[in-house]
Amino acid sequence: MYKIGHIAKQLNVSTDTLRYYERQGLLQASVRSPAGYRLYDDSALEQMRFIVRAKAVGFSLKDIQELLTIKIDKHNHSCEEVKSLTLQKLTQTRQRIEELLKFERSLSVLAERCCGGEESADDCSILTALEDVDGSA
Amino acid sequence: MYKIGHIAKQLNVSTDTLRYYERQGLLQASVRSPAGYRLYDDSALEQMRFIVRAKAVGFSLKDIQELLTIKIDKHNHSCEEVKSLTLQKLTQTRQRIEELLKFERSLSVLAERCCGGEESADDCSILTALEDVDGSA
DNA sequence: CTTGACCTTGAACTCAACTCTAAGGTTTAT
DNA sequence: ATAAACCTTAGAGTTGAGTTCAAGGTCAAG
Ligand SMILES: [Zn+2]
Ligand SMILES: [Zn+2]
Ligand SMILES: [Zn+2]
Ligand SMILES: [Zn+2]
Repeated sequence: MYKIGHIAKQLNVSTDTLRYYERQGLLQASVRSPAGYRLYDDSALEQMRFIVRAKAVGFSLKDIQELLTIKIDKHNHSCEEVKSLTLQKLTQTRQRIEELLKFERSLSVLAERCCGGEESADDCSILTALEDVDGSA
Repeated sequence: MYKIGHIAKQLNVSTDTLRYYERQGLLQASVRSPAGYRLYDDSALEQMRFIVRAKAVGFSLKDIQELLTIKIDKHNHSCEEVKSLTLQKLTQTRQRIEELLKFERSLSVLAERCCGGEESADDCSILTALEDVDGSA
């Protein structure tokens, strides 16, 4: 049985994060010590590892809640549900990437054209582009 | 002189957004009508266009505040300042894209391997990958 | 002279994922 | 026996960009 600080160090998260996840229903401590300390067993540690890995591939805590619900009772859930969550997250991620790539392209065009010199910004091409009706954005 | 709703429609934002930007110091109404209504002139409209364009290339409201400070007194600011803001935002954007691309790659590997069928998730490769110490994340 | 569309304010609420604070109890080592 | 290093709680604060609410004032048309 591990105390919260031990789990926190193992998984490189804060104790606050662990308590927060508990409030969010993601990970309950296995038992409490007589003094009220949270005590985690190996399966709790494994569950926390699952959470951390799911975060590392881009799932939100809300997604992870759903994944855990399935994982805890795999037999009554299907591959289809899991894949659907994954594809949904993939689509979201790709959309966000597309948006950011547009930003990236606009910003690099703006940056390329500006001389970046120490003289006054009176004729700065970046400001001009943002002012003009036909900006390159 | 235009009322807030007119500006909002022109620029496809809500009146709440305009009031919010005012609180944030981004755009003051030019004057108030006797009844207290915000009245905007063409230069205010132009300034709002600038803000909208800057948002459209990925600048945050905080960035835009700095850009406006420079734009309003170009003569006492340099190209270098503007370019620096732009490059900083570009770097941030690229970092975020890198992070999301990692998510994207992990998620597509996970999704590819899962059959997505209606049978039970007992052997779902996605769950297995997130459980195992050597997940493909 | 009333209806409906528009405008005002301040304050609270939203989302996500924590982080921090205060005030206190417990354990361990010296 | 006391200090350091843990742990507990409820609740508030953070960030960013708004949105929503309640309660009311104003303006043009019919
Ligand atoms: Zn220049
Ligand atoms: Zn420039
Ligand atoms: Zn399957
Ligand atoms: Zn599967």
